[in-house]
Order: sequence, then C-alpha cells, then structure tokens
Amino acid sequence: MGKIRSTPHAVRAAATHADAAASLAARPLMLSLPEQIAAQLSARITSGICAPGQRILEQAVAAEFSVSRGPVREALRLLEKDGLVTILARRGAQVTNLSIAEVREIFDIRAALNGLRDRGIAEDPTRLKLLPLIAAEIENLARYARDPKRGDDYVETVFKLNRLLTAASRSARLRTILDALAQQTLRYSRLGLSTAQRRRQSVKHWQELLKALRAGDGERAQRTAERRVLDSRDAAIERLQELAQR
Amino acid sequence: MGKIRSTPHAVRAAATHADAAASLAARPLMLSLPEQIAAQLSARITSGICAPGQRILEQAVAAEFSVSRGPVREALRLLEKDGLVTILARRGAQVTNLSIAEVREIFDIRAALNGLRDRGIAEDPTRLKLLPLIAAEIENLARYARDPKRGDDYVETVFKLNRLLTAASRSARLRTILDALAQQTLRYSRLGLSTAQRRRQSVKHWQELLKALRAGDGERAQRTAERRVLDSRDAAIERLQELAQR
DNA sequence: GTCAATAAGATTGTTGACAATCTTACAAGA
DNA sequence: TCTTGTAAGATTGTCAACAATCTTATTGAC
Repeated sequence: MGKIRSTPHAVRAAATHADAAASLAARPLMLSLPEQIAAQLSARITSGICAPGQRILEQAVAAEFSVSRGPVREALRLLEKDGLVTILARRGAQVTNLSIAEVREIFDIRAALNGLRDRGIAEDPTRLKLLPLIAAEIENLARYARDPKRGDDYVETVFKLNRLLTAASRSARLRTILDALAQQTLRYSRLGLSTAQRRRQSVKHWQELLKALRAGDGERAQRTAERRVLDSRDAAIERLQELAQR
Repeated sequence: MGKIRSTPHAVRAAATHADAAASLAARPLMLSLPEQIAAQLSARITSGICAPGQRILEQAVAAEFSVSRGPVREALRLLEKDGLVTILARRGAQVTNLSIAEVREIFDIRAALNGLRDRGIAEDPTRLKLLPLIAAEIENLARYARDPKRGDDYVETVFKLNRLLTAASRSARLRTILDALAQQTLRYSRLGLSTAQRRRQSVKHWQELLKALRAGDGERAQRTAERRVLDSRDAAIERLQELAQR
C-alpha cells in the first residue's frame, strides 16, 4: 500500500464531543502522522481484519505506510492507550486478546461509568434538545428488534446510541475513558446481541432509560444503565463460553 | 544532574499489586529507560517541585539525564497516560493544571470506581487476610484524627490505605485506572483533609467501610466508598474555591 | 527421545542529525 | 494605538543507522 492520505476517524473519535462549557482546547482538525497510522490500524483491529493475538511489527507497518519507525511506535502507543494493542517490553506489539475474566472486568467498569454518564445526562437541564435524537434511535432499535434478520442494524444502532450518549456527557475524562472501554468491548457486545431474544431484552432497557432521561430521574437512569451493561456483559460471556467449549 | 541509576517507584506502582489469579505476566523488576525518567519526573510533579502549568522541554530533560530525546518523549507519553502531564501537538508538554470542574469530574469517576472496587473486596472470600491490615491503619487514622497536629500523618495514611485497597482489587484494569486517577487528585485530596474537622468526618467513613468489609456487605461497602469520595470531593472543591477567591 | 546450550536471525531500543512547525520580538503601516 | 507582516530562534516531528535484546532453529549430551 502507498502513503496515507485518507480515512481519519476512529482515533480522533474520542475528541469529537458535543459539549460546550468545559473543553478549553479546540480540537485539531488535522491528524498527526501517528494519529493517521493509529486510525488505520484501529479500523483493522475493530473490524476483525487483524485477529486478536496477531503480532504487529513496527518495521512492516512503517514500510507499508512509507514512514520511519518513529511515528509507528507512537501510533502503537496510542492504540495501547485505547487497549486495542498490547505492548510487551522488547517483544513488540500485538492485537489485544482478552480473557473472559478481563472482558468481565471491562464490562463491570463500563456499567459503573455508564451509570455515572447517564445520571449526569438525566440531571442536565440542557439535555432536552438531545432527547428527540435519542428517542428516534430507540424507535429504530424497537423496529430492528422485531425483525430477526436485522441483527446487524440493531447492533450498529446500539453502538451509535452509545456514542451519542457518551458524547453528550459533560465530563471530558469520562468521555475518554468510556470511548476507550467501549471500543475494547465492541466485538464482545456484538456477540451478546447475536440472538433475537437478547435484542428484544436489550430494547426494553433502552426504552426504560429513555423514560428516566425524559423524567430527569438521575438515580433511575443510573440504575437502568448499570443493569443494561451488566446484562450485555452476561450475554457476551455466555456466548464466549459456548465458543470456548468447542 | 548525572545519569539515572536510582529511585524507581511511582510509575511502576501501577503494576505492583497483591493479587493472585488473573495476572499472567510477571512484573519486570528492571525499569526501562523511559520508565525511570518518568518515575523521576512523576516524583517532582506530585511533590510539587514542578508547578502546574510549567513547561517540560524534551531537550532539557534529555540533557539532564544524559539520554537522547527518544526515551524522554516516551517518558512524557507515560506521564500523560497518568494525567500528570499534558501534551499539545507541536507545542510540547507541560505539568497538568486542572480546573475546578475537572477536579470534580475526576472525583466523580473515582467515587463510582472506588465503589466498584470496595464492593468487589467486600464480596471476595479471600479478603479476610487483608482485614487486619486495613483495620490497623484505620486505628491509626482514628488516633491521628484526634490530634490536630498530626494532619500530615493522617493524609499519608489515607493514601496508603487507598493504595492498599486498590492493590487488593481483582481487576487489573480497575487498578490501573484507579491508580492513575488517585495520583491526579493527590494534591486535591490533601487539600480536602486540611482541617481537623474534615479528618474527623473522614475517619467515620473509613470505620463504616471497615464494618461493611467485615460483614461482606458489598452494597453497603459500595455506598460508603462512594459517599466517602464524594465527601472528599466537596471538601477539596470548597478549599479550592477559597483559594481561588484571593 | 528429551532437555539444555549455542548461534543466527529478527525485532525492539536508542541515538544524533535534519526537517517542519511554532513562538516571540520587532518593525511597518493603517 | 492597534494590527499586520517578517524574521530569528526555539522546539517538536521525523528519519536512518546502530546497539541491545529476544526468538527460533540447530546441535550435542544425557
């Protein structure tokens, strides 16, 4: 492949938020070389082109993108920060491969922080202009959940909804952490939503969340969010264990 | 100053935990060059030798430690991961300077995750051998709280206790995140415990937590931990606003 | 046949030089 | 006086070569 001159997205995603007050530094529209490389690799990893456990050689990546190893090194550090890549001293980088226990850990943290996030949104007076957007997506969700063949649409919409809510959080730090954790569990969340039954269960949680958000009930939004993530955790792990048995 | 041949600590701290099961990779006893540099800088920042907002020049650090800029760059990335340093593209690094809103954000996240952590410990059957250690430190706390002159001892013991509990968590990811967040709020936590009255309030929370831990009551441990952190948040912010008014 | 020592190759870690970019100071014009 | 333009210096970004370390394959001994 030739030089990088396209496709900025995933890496910068953490910075594209929809807030107003706190964020002082304007986000740069240009991506640095390491960021561009990281974005490319990120896409491959989350899409599954690069399998978990697969090694990533600095030399090879540098050659592919026609840059030196310096920017590649930094790109790998960026991906490590997102948890997509694991770096071992003097042994190089590889696509992160999570154990079932680790998947559980991440979902537990996500549950707690999604609760914090959604409580914050429920208690935010400026949330009202977001609610129609959220409601619309949840309507889509309900429609997709009724059609067993639209599983992929359902999953993508859930992800979108999650990104929407995270971007709506007032806390830049919460956004950063949640985006990273969500990306790490992308593949497993997908696994947990692979049956129509699970999707019908999931849509109920979302509808309940919407109600709490509308009512401005922070505590309830928090509880609902936590339950939702914990549910998806259990679904993911169940499927994971099925797969592991073979 | 001359070459680095001493003082490893802060940076490696995140890896020195007291768990058993999950962690596969044995922690390396040697610190890489970047880690050593990061440890040195970390000490200066958390101790206040380097003031918030102060710029950190790669060249200068490289010269001081007699290394090239490569390892220094990486050290700064490590510190950025811990939130101790802020890196701006093409404008270099500086010691992180948090706004009051950001301090609040971090404490909120810490509250949620400390809750998760302490619930996990309360529900962990193997926690029993830790309880005496924790109980002893809380006894110390109670003693220090009674003596207005032992404020520093109180604060250091609180930090120690926190590190102890974080290290006891089964989740490596939780440990990593919590260590980073705790380090970022070190100076502010200290601020919140600067009056004898606050310390007497604080020790009550710790005693209640100990009870919940002994009883194995996860829910209660979680609630207590959350309240404790939120309390220290409010104390810190109150002091911060007092200081800002002058 | 299994295990340990060894050597060759592969890969990351470090370095110093060069390029690109940003900051600052200063001067000229409106 | 304020803004704009310019140039010098400072600082980070990138590169290619070298050093240190790890992995793997092979050999030899038990």
